[in-house]
Amino acid sequence: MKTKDRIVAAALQLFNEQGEANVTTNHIAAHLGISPGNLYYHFRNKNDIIHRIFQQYAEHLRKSFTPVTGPASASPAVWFHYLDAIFYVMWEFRFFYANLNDILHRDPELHKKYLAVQRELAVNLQALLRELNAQQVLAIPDQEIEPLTQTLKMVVSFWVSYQSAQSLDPRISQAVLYEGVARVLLLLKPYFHPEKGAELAKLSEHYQALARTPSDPFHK
Amino acid sequence: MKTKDRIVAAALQLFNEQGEANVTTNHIAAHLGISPGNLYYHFRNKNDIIHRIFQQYAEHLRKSFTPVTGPASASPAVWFHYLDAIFYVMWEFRFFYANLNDILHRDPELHKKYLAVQRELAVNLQALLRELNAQQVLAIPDQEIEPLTQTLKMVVSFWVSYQSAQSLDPRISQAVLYEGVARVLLLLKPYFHPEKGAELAKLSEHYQALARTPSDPFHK
Amino acid sequence: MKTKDRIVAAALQLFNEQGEANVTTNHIAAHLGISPGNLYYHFRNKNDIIHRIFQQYAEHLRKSFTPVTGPASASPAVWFHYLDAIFYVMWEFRFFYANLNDILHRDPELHKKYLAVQRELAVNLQALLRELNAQQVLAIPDQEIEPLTQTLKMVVSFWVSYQSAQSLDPRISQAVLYEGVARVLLLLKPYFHPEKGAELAKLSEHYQALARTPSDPFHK
Amino acid sequence: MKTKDRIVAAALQLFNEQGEANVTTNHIAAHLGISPGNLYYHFRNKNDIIHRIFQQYAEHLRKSFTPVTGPASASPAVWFHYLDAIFYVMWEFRFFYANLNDILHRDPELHKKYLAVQRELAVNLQALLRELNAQQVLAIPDQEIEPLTQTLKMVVSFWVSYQSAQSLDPRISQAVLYEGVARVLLLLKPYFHPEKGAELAKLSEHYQALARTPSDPFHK
DNA sequence: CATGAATGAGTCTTCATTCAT
DNA sequence: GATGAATGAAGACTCATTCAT
Repeated sequence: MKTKDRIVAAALQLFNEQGEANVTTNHIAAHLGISPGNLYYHFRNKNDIIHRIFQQYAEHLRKSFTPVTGPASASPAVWFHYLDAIFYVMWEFRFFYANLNDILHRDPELHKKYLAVQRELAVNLQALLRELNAQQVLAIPDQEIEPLTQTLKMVVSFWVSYQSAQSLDPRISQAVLYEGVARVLLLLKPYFHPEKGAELAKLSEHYQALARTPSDPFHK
Repeated sequence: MKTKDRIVAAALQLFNEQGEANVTTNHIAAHLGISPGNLYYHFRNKNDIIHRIFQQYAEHLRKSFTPVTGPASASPAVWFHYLDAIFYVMWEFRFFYANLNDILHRDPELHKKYLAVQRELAVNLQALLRELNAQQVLAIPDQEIEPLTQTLKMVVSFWVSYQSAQSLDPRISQAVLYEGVARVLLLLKPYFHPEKGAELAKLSEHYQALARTPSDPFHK
Repeated sequence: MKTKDRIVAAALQLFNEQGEANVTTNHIAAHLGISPGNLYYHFRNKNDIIHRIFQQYAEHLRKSFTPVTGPASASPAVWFHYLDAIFYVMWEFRFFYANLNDILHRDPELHKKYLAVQRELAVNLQALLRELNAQQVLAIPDQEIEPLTQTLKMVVSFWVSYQSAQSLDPRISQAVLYEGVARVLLLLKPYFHPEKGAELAKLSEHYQALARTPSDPFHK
Repeated sequence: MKTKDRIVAAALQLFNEQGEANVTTNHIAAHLGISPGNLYYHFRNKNDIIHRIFQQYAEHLRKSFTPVTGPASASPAVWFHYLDAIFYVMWEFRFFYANLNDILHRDPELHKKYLAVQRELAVNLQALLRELNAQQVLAIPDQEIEPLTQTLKMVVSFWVSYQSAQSLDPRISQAVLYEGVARVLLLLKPYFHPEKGAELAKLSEHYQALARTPSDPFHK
């Protein structure tokens, strides 16, 4: 792995573990055993590193949530697979949502990129819900689709942060991530077509089981 | 107002406006026209101020969400009045949720207090939902009550933060707060008893109207 | 002497001795035996110190060159006394002209103040020359007054810098300053009224004698 | 042009435009599209580059100011042509006089070269003035020749620097250079033989006209 | 109660220079 | 000749905190 990539990886790891504000460029360099000058050879400043991380975040997110249309979209399982992946992205970049406003309001350029990604996500998510409506999987009143997508996004975005605050140990387990998926299913549950109830129950049970499985805690 | 209280008030205001990390003890003192030494006469350190603010936060929250039982609880309007108040508390102490993990994991003592308050809140909120179930206002399956309270807490807690990130201007308007209340109502909507639908619709419309009302933006 | 003044004095001394670019805020603090933080308690930044020094420079200059009109102005000796003083100011603030452009173009606000002082000086100097013209001491053609003042200013301003470059030892002696005064007299010599020649010669000889007197070198 | 020469040319340009202290070796390399390592293949260090620039400066100066004796020296026009050229050299290497002391006192070897060039110049200039004295063009008292050459050198050397400081825009126009020549003529004017007055006036007018001609500003 | 000068470790960043390839 | 990654000492500046008065 090239030094530039190692810097990004180390920064991401340390940001997630200790919070972006508590990780200095010197920490990152020391963690990698390189000189601070070398870090600044590859990046103009700390913000530049965050931009690069955000780029990775956005790519991961797009990959995890490319709306699949057509026959495949018939199965809710497909969609929830995506949810699964998205939660993982949220976990991988949890430092970002832990200080969302600090990071964004300090850097308008990044903020614009963030808003663009959010808009794209919202559009895709709404399209997905409409598709599921059309396929008679869900039955969401039209005027509720938009607020519901917002709520879903909020729960997904802040789940890790919120759960991390719920115990003195900042580390959360993988089980907690699955619990987050189950929570999203629960939010959608009232909108499922009656005859799809069994299907949903199965999915839901799957995630609740995973949530009950003891697992090594991720480091915060 | 005593100096000690003025310090707390100024700190809260500045934390909310500029983020806790960006407000130094010297800023607070300068804002009040007092010396840094004086500030440290009243508080051992910055964290001590945050403790005091948290205490206020907890008190406000308790006042806003004392579970009312008995005849008054019949009317959902009463409860939603509380919701209204809670959102205002979230607004008043928005800096806290904007950096929840940083603030808590830096100070285990504060973290314990936070967890205690959260537990209390969760208990009260669940009691409230059960009461509304009993009064045939809501019909929430028993095993969904706990996850639903968590989701409600999340939406309430992070609403301000999340909305502030949705535009380049960190300030949000009062309308956005009302929108948050409407969002909570929407989360509960699927669980309302059919014959209470009209009542809910009225409440909901009330908040949506307020959310549509243009208003001066609060300064974030 | 207050710390704030000691900082200004130390900065001026070190700037003069080593060049402004080679003197860091840490050097200044260490030289005074104070912490860097203390220095920044008194001044927002290095430029702020330079501003304060410039203020002193401007005050010294005004004091040294208040145009005396009326009977006293009759004697050229009075005026050359001023020149004497001005050269001393140039010596006291020699770091400034040693890096004139760097310092000014880095700080437009300071540049404006500099230009204002320069204009004032030019006006006063021209008034002085006209007065001496009127008193039949000098006989400068009108259209040459302005360029002559400029040349005088240049010689006065850069004399120290130029002389410091003329030997490997950056320190210059007081004698060199007197030589500068003599040089200015020489510039004016062609414009003296014939019958004032003796007077001039006497003055000139005075300074040349001083210039010949061995003296401890100032530390550059 | 060889890389080595391109480095010198780029360094000179950037030094002049931005000041020697503000131009890093990396800037120079980047400006040329070469690697810093390559720059250090050709030059041991930054000072080495300055040495090479100084060498060019000295050559230009010698070329511009080779004292022409014999019949050609009869015409003052010839000499002022040289002055013209010298001012251009001062312009071409203006960064050097803008930080004269910093550059020289940091590098004794360079300083020695500088002093040698200066001595040579002084000798030549004095020879020139004596020649013009002999040809009855000028009539400078013997003991004033040496101080006058010094003053001339000062005005020539610092003219660009001084003028650049006289406005907020560091760039100066070609007109300002011609003004400098006119200023030198003015310094000599009192020493011109009466019957050469017309000749001088013509020359002087020539330069003043050029100085009045609007021209694109050079980039400082 | 209050002042305000002082501390010092720490932050981000720069840059001349080196060196393996 | 040339690359470009790497070094590390140094610079300007910050800030929670202390303490003599």
